[in-house]
Amino acid sequence: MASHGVRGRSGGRPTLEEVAARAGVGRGTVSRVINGSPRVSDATRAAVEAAVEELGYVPNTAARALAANRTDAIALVVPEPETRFFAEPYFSDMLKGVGSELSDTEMQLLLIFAGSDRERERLAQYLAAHRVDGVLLVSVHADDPLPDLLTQLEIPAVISGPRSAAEPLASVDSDNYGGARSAVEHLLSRGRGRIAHITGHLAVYGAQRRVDGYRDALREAGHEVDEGLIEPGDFTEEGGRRAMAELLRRHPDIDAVFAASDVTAAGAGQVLREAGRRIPDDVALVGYDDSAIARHMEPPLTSVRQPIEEMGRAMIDLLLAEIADRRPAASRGLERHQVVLATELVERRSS
Amino acid sequence: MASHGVRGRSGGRPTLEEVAARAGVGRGTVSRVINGSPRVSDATRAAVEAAVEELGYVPNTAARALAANRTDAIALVVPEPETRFFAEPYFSDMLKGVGSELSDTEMQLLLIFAGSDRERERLAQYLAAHRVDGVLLVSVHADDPLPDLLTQLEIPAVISGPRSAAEPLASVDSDNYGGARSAVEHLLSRGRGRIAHITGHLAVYGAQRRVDGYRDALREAGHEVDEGLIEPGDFTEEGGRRAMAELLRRHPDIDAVFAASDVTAAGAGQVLREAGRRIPDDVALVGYDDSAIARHMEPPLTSVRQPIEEMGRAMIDLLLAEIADRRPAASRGLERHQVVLATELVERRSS
DNA sequence: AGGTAGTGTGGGAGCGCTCCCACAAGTGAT
DNA sequence: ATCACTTGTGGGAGCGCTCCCACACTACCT
Repeated sequence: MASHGVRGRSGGRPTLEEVAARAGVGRGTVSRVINGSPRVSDATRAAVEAAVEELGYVPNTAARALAANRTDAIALVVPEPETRFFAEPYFSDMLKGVGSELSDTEMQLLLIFAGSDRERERLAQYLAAHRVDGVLLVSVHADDPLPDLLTQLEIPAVISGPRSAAEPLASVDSDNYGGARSAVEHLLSRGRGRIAHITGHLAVYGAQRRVDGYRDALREAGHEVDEGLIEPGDFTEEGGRRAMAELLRRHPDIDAVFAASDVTAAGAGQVLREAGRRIPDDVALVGYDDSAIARHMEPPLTSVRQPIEEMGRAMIDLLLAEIADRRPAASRGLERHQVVLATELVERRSS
Repeated sequence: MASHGVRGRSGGRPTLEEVAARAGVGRGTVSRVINGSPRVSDATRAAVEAAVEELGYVPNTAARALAANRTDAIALVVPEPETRFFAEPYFSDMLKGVGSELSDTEMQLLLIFAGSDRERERLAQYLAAHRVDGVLLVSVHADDPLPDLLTQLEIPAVISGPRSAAEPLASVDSDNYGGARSAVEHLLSRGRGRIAHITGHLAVYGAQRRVDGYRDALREAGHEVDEGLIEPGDFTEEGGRRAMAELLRRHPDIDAVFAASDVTAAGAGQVLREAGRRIPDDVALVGYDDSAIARHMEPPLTSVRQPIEEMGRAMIDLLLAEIADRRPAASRGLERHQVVLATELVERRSS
């Protein structure tokens, strides 16, 4: 750890000015060195770097932010009431990706909860005051006004899970469509013919895409799609129970269930067991997310894994690029700012 | 959301100066109102507040930080390689508590990962530069130099899970001792006599306390403590498997296992099943944490629940108090800065 | 020789606040 | 009426940076 970290307790941290004095140069020159400007001679640069090292100089972020009108901070906005999202590995894995990608930069990560109305009001103020250089949005509902606010304020933002096919914001997503297809194709290959689908909350675009994938996989295998086999859920365990009960009532002959999340699958599994159906003998079960629950269910649950950590990394990459683009009034290159990452089916004993 | 949030796009956000002009007062007066100083007449205060409202004024944090030499930010330091900690609900629940308690204040929450050496070096610089007003430390190992660094830099800090009984830092913890006792007493009351304990990582003080609770519960019930029934684990699933296998080899007659974490219990459960032992008929199983896994295991796992969200809240309370204490060179009241919260045994079918 | 670029450098101005000193006005004791 | 406080207020100084203009110096053309 920094051996010079505690030096200079007598009178606070060293300033740019002191570094300049020590190196025998002007304030501007030190600033240039610190910020990596090329217009500094090698000799001068070396002298300044030596002085920085000797004094253990660390720039004062507040001063920099004030003078340069940027914050070097990005916010991760968490719509907290979504406890589902929050408690699942989803969140921590994404955080891991975000953190690892961020550790190469000087950016700091702010965690902002936008659950209650009061918190949202505060967030709006926050953003209006331009207290962050960029925003990471996760798990946003289709009708959330937040993304539009960001666009309006011209704050760079990246959203995980686009709200629609026409998402105007930069976005990172996993291949929900392909993931669902792989799940259904897997069940078909196991000889299942009556495959039901318990959907996620359909206000979430990804949930819709999973339904699309389910339908297309069946169709392309030459099956007719029975819309009655598609039962709406909401990603929760309780939703899974409810949907499963309904499916069993209407279609006692189903031999497989593809659920839009692992907890939903867990809820469905309970109902199946209570109805005397064995998994996978009578009914095969496939979930989505490959969470810890999937590994610990009995039998362990086949599930679609999303590369969440990678998604976190991709979000940061996109966001940093947007921020950099905007810095010197760059050519607002409206390139493809949509990243979609592949999923992977993890086969376990439930199917 | 703030209707005035977007106003004044012509020329950036309003400043203190502009508010002052609008309210017909001086800069100092506005500052006083903003910061809630009592030395302002009611009439003036009202006028200023009106001006603030009309202009949609939001203070510039950077300027404030620079002038007042504080940051209004606290850091939550996450020792990231501890994936266990990170992925468990522990983390997100704590975050929830932290967030909810913080939403009443102007403080912002920084998430800092201190996994790799490079990240730790950066963190040290961060702290040395006093870029946060306080630090929340979670899941710190006994030999981590971080807490001492914080003490040395005189940065207010609160640690969750004290490193020892003599933890110098303010700390919040759940009652590991009592939690373990309640688990063992529960097993005893169910008529179990050969109760094994798979410990957590013993470098963690809380894991030691759980062992203490295990021992005392047995003793006070009149049982002799067989040290051979205590098998070291490390909170992981793999550790649980290893420990359980070892226990079965040495003591085939055990009829109950208390594991120091739910995932450890899950690992132990697998080994028990493979060995042909039925849960709970042959061997009762109790875990710790009451995580999602506990609910979804088959059979569902009896587990000790910690009030994690509350712990997060308590940490913030302590930290804010420490920061406030330090602000006007207050009387460094070395009161009891140790909070211990009660646990609760959640009974399920595994015992 | 004089011009015209380029390079590197110093330092003034200013970012938006807080802190604090100065001072006006009011209040009550002498 | 005088003095001593108290209360409320205005505004200068300064926090530590970045930005940018000015200037010295060099190099290469006419």
